Amino acid sequence: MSWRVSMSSGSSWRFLQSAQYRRTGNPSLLSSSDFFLNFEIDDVILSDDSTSAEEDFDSLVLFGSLRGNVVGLRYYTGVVNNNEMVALQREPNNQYDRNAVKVNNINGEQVGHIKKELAAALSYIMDNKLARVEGVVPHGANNAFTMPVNLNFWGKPENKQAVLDRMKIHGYKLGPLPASSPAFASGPSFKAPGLQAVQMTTEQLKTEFDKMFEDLKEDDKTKMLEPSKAVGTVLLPHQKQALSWMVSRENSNNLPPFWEQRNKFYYNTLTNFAEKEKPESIRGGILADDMGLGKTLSVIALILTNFHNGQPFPTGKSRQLKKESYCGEMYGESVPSQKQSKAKNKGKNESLMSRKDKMDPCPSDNSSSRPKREQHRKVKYTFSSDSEDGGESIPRKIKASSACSLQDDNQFAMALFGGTPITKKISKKKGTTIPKTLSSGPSDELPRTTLIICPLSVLSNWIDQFEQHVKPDVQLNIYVYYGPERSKDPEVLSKQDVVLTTYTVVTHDYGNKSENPLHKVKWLRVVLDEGHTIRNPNAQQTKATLSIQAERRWVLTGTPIQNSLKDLWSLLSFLKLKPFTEREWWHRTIQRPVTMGDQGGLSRLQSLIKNITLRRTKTSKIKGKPVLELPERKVFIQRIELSDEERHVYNSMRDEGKAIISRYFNEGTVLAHYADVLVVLVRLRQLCCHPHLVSSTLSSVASTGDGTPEELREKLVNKMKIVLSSGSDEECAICLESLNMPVITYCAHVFCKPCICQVIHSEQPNAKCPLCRGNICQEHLVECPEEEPESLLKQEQKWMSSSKINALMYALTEQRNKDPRIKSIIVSQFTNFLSLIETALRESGFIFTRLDGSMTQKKRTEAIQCFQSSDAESPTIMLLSLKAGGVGLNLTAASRLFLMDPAWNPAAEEQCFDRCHRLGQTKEVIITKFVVKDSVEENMLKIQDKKRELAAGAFGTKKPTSNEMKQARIAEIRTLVDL
DNA sequence: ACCGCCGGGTGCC
DNA sequence: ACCGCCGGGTGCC
Repeated sequence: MSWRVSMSSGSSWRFLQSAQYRRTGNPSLLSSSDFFLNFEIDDVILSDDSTSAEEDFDSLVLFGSLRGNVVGLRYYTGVVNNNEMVALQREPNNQYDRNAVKVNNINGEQVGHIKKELAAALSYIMDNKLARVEGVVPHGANNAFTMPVNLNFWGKPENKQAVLDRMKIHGYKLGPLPASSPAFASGPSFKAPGLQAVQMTTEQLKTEFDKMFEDLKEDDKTKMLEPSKAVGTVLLPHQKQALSWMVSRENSNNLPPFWEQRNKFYYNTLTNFAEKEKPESIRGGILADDMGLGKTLSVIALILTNFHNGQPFPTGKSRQLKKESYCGEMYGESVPSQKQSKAKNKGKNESLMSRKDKMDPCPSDNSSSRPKREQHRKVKYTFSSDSEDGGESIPRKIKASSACSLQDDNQFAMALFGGTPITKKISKKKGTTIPKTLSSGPSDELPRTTLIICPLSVLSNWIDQFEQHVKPDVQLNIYVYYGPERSKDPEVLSKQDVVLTTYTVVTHDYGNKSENPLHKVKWLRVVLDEGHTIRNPNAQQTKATLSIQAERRWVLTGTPIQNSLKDLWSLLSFLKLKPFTEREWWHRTIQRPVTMGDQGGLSRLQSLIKNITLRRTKTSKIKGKPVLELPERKVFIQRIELSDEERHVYNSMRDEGKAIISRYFNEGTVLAHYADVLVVLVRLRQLCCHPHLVSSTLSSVASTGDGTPEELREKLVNKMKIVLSSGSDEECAICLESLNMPVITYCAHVFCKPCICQVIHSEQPNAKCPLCRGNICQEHLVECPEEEPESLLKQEQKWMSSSKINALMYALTEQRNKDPRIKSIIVSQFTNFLSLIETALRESGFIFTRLDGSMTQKKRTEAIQCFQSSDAESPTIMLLSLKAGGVGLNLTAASRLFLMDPAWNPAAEEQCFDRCHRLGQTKEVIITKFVVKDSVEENMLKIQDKKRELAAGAFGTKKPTSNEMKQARIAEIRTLVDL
């Protein structure tokens, strides 16, 4: 896949990758350019299952070219310009010729057919996917009956001969093309693949990339905009810039990138396609600011500031004006959108305000300006209340934390899949009414509602942020579309100001034939949070998300690391950027040229990205000052010596475990006993923390190999509970990311449920485990709760401390003596360990709070608010389970963090550190990692280093195969147990 | 003439 | 299509 190509093609790209990888090794060095330097990372392992061969565009080489003819032009409406790209499409059911090959223009309109003799040759090649055949019409305009077409044959090297042979049978010979066609149409590599591509020096390339974002000199990205009065938070300069940029993008009628007006036509400079109809402006884009720069706040400000027709959300008493136009602050370019223009032209609205009127400030709280309001009476968009007595001041409506009790995320997910979803609605105070929907007015009106789609883990963060940043007296209706009682009535949704939902719900809704309100409502605006979640174009989730209809579309993505050039397509497709909604045009005009090192492709990519993306990093500067001046962050590793008793227990368990595992090694059955191995490792890790964490002995854990299937299954589930409840942050071997709805196979390997189901589905009927090739089937997958409520701890045991707790308590006490108000976060993967620590904290008189996965959303919010409070009585310590809370979790009240046990995945640790080292942190952050000397924990550090190295790009290594993956796991186990 | 030639009809797959 | 191709009309000069 892309990895292979990039390795064999332009050396500058290879260098780029290495440069990138080296930098990611140290997260603090991430720069804006990393967003793109990452384009070649391919993060899908089992690609055979997840992507079909035809989509594997990147590994194709040009076999050669051929001049052919398109016939039958007069029967079709599709027209083609000189040098315009065309798409070839097989038409096997054509009643005259089963070899028929249709020719379509960029818009998908049929232009004609490939002449039958040539079609006879092409059909076999196309049907067997021996080559992709791409066409460019050299002189397309004004041809009445036929037109020539230059065909380029692209395929995998191993298919080249077969294609040449096949063409020869039909009397065709592939050769070079006349040089006239655009470079990216034929591919610059034809002369000598990869070698002749224009080589830029690394310095040049780097400069190019850096320019893309660090050179934010464009007006639209440096202008600031004060938010609507409805925003209760003072925006930072870079957030005002984001707001200005987003508002101007939403109100802009500019042509999308690569489109020009030429005479009466709109012309696409990439494909040479022209049409009379103006292509839709891209009223949105990608907000790719680094984590912690406040993307959520920027979007909330956007919603409130550009609420309707360039006007802000009504604040204060203006809200109460019944059937009156709101005339307050006016933002953006004040260019009417197309819809508005249409409305105007309808003639019904003779008295629509002139532009001057619109700009005329009409203070929202000046309720005595009758005449003026009369003047505006007929303006269509009103913010009126249904009730006649809507005049009273309305108290705050967003009461996420109390009005709704989101339960545990997992329960939610389970309830959802169990068909009993749970609803949460941020309810309004009884007696007030939802303002009349704007979308229920005349059809030309813009819809009212903003739909926000996010992963479940950040849903509560959105609610919190609305709560925090919307002024208390602003009546913003937010509906959380989630859970069993959610209203399936599109009318209800389209009356809201904001609807919050998750990707999972969107996918469910999409699959639902009758009740799919999310896909029935025409939204004003849709915002994809963590937009990279739609990067797999084949995923149902992506398809479901892409089919949401909205005027304005935004993608938020803060972890550019996950973006590859490939991923960008889904986003562009979501933004409805013509002609990229069709993958072929994206590949032919941008992706392939770029991966082949074509300079033109690169500059096209740059101008595209520049046009639709705003990205600032933690190190970006505004007028020479960093946008974000985060205090320093220091990470210390503190080695712990176990006490003699602890060491004794540890060593005997270690020896026992080693014996078990080395037996598996000798038998070659390590992966088959993976569950047992993991249990051993968990036990050892637990012993490093506290002896009481381990209740059973290992001998009860090791598989005996007998027992009924039910017993085996139960044992397995128990083992997995141990493993999973410990927060062992295994990645899914299929998607290589942290587990999403983990399930375990009978062979004890854990995958994301969607991932493994896809594998099972595609390998039917004899699906094999991707890790051990054991038989798997859907019915035998066991769903594992991500967090197990406390059950392992032996309650009757008398409390005692441990070496690690002692070290922690020493540090905490020391610190309290220095400054009693310093707040700390204590992180462990073992929630039981946190409970043991609680006792120690109580004994020493610390006030603490706690956040773990077993808590309801309500309790979590309470805990966070409590901890973040600056009250003198507020807790100074937060006990946090490593994986609790999403990326949005903000614990900046703490400036100290104690990581009690190392995580498998260094990225998980980093993410955890960022919860206090982020926007809003004013103090230097000191992080202490406790690691037990001469133990599995030290070995885990080694593995962390290796993983970092790997992530930092072992040059020249190709993508690991499933076998290499297995070997890597086995090697990891060896390292962990010193075998 | 089992041809050549003429000129009208016709035209994707 | 200002082509090619088809097939009917036609047939010394």
